[in-house]
Amino acid sequence: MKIKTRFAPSPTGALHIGGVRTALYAYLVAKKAGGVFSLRIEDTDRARFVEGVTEDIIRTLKWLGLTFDGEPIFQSKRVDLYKEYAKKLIDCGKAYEKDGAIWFKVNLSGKTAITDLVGGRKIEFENSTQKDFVILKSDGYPTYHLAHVVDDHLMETNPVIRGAEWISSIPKHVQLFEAFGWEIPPYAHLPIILGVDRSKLSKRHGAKPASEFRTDGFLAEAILNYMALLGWTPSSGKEILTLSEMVKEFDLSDVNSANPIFDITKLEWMNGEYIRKFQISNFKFQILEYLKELAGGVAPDHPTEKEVEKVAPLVKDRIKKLSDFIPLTDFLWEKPEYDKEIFDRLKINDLRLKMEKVAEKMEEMEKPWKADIFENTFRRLADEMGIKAGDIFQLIRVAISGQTVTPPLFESIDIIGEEETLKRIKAAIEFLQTT
RNA sequence: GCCGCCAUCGUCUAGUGGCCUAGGACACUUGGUUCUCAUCCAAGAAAUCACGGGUUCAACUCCCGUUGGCGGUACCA
Repeated sequence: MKIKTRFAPSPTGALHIGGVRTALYAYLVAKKAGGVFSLRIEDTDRARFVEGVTEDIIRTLKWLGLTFDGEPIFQSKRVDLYKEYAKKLIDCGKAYEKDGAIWFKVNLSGKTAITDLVGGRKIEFENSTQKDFVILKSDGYPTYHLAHVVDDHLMETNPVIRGAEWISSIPKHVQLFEAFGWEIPPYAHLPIILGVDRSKLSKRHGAKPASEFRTDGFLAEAILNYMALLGWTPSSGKEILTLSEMVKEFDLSDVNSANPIFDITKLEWMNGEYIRKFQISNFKFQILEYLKELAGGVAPDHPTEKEVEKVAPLVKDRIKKLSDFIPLTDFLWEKPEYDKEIFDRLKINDLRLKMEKVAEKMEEMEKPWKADIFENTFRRLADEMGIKAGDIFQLIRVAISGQTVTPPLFESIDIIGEEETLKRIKAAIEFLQTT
């Protein structure tokens, strides 16, 4: 039987990270088998419907590279269909109308069981624990239960991949399939991703919309890779995998059945891995795209493409997220603001005096400053002043950037330029005089 | 409460009866490299395999129970 999966979010809130994993696994299962992966929007709850969310979901899926086949299916456009099927159940005595809604008549004898594709575990319920439930609401819209059964049957979904919060509804779904005389699809219930407080990851616990991870500077590849590994280990044991490698290796039976905790620290590490692996030209491109995205689609005045190109090799190994680029480099094109506390942290005596000597030395130096000559000159000066070479470089660093951490000093100075560097040293001296 | 799912280092996990005095990754600690920070390299600490019973020559691995966590218990999905 052909493999057809679908991602079926309901547009009641932006796509979050748990949804990303569900979509990813469904995508992997379909692509591995050369099957179909589609998107179905479960917009049957008019009260909770949020405008614009469908667009966010589609846009985010696209950014992640989880492309779905065909056009999205909207359940709200299929209400007549669900109504028709609900009526059929009434006609054969398996449902009834009450208070304007249509209820399914549950069979209370025997057991309902399925074998879940995740962990190959058997999930079993005593039918006596069930009770009649609504399949068509009084507003004419179907409940999830009816819509799921009708749609996944008509779409020939195989297997059904969804979150474990649906496990308790299995008896409802199985009985519905049986009532229609339809084949019960294979099910894969994915463990629920937990927040650090161990409760279901939701908006409350930093389960930020997936799109927000983008503005936070995460790469689509890293998010996909990390989410894939949250509950799954490829048999190869590889940790860094491309989407197509995941497609090759993925298997639902290798998915862990315990609920994993979302750990952003590891995501950050993985993001850094991806950034470090970039070719410089691609890294430059990613930074540029990111800055543009942040500015709402237009490239900012600074840094320019040329400027990014210059610093790219200096920062590539120093950042974990694309957003880290900004605080690490903005001093290069913006005058620093000084903070007394940062100068104090240097623990150098007669700071202003030493700074003045540095300025003098810089004025004497032949331009353009060459990195090796620059270094030797100041190492000697440090000797003369009786301080460590590291201290003098740190002193210059703070003076030109206002920060204790920057990309390599000589290269940074090269970007800033001799004239501007000297101006900043003087500005720092002035600052030290007035405080 | 009831129903269901789950249970290996702080976290993600490997492990499908003997190879486990439990392996890897992140995080953490220490050392090396270094103009800061990273990177990189090396080393280390970290899990009585939730607990208690079985089954077996042998259990982290199988069975039962307990505890704990999570989910469900809506005319929400």
